[in-house]
Amino acid sequence: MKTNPNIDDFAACNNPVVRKFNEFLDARGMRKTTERYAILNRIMAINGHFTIEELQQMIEEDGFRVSRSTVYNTVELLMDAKMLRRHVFEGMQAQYERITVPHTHLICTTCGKVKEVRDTNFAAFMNARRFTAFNTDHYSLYVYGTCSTCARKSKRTPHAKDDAKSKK
Amino acid sequence: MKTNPNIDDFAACNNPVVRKFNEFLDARGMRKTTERYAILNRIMAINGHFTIEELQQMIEEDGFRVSRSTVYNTVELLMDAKMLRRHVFEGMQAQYERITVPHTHLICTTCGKVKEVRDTNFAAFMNARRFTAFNTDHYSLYVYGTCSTCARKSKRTPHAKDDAKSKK
DNA sequence: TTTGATGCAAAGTTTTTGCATGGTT
DNA sequence: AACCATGCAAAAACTTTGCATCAAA
Repeated sequence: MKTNPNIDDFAACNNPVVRKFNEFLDARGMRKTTERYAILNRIMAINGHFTIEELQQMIEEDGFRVSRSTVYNTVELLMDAKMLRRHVFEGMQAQYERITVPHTHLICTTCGKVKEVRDTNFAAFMNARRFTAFNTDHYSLYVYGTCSTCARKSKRTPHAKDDAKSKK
Repeated sequence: MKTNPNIDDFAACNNPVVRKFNEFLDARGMRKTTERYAILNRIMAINGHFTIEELQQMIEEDGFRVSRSTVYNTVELLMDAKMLRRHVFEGMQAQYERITVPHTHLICTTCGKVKEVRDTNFAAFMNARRFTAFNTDHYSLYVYGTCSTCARKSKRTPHAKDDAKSKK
């Protein structure tokens, strides 16, 4: 699918994610624009994490053009709507992901890949956990280490380094 | 104390933190400079988190002058030495803290204050936790919410906002 | 028609880099 | 004396902003 989003289609859309965004826009009296739907549409198709750069590229690959500022703008909006979260992992540039069920992030410090794992034990632990003089809204657990692919590689070539640091 | 660090004093210093840094520098064949000690010295006196800006300011308040690039340079060095960690909490600029015992970070999304709490249950949980196809090196748990001070304030003046976002 | 959103370019932040100078070894 | 680190300024990377134009309501 590479057709540009049609506003009326989206406005009437039954997809819960689109609906949530529509309600958010309505509540704020904000406009429903093709750009916003194009961006939301692309984000919904992504599993896992992406950078602003990558997102814009994907949107343009879909045959739709949006300016960088509009991408930032909309991403900010989606964060306000609590539909998107921004993560900055050690030494990397900001990445975004849709807010779904809580999960742990495994970040490979060698190749930079990020994997999400659900951990019901941990979720249960956090649900029960109360901090004194602090009211929890949400949390993020980042686990840094080496993924099996990189571990295997380094066994063969001990000095192989893909470099996780995308910034630079 | 506001005397400029003396290199020989530091080189012979018995403080385990200084010793670790010395060993790191030796191992890399790097020089022991007054700037590096001035920075390390200031960092050791800090409890909790600080930004590059704040660190440089504190050092200058100590009566010592270092350029921003040297601060970045040394901070990078301390991270390589696994003595310092960089955190980027949601919507805030990078903050650093000495690596000590693992702890949870409570971040107030209203005022931006960061509090560390030790949580032996969580530590035990993480020590036992193994992830498939992933070798853990270290982890960070960020908990976002509202501190009691801000909760109290907002009860009085529901729209009070200090703004956690230090990046303008 | 009204008013808010877009896109561009320009400015702002934070961080990194290149090179001459200076200090540690 | 050799050579690595510093400091400066300039560049780079990322993000925000101002304003004219465009489009949703």
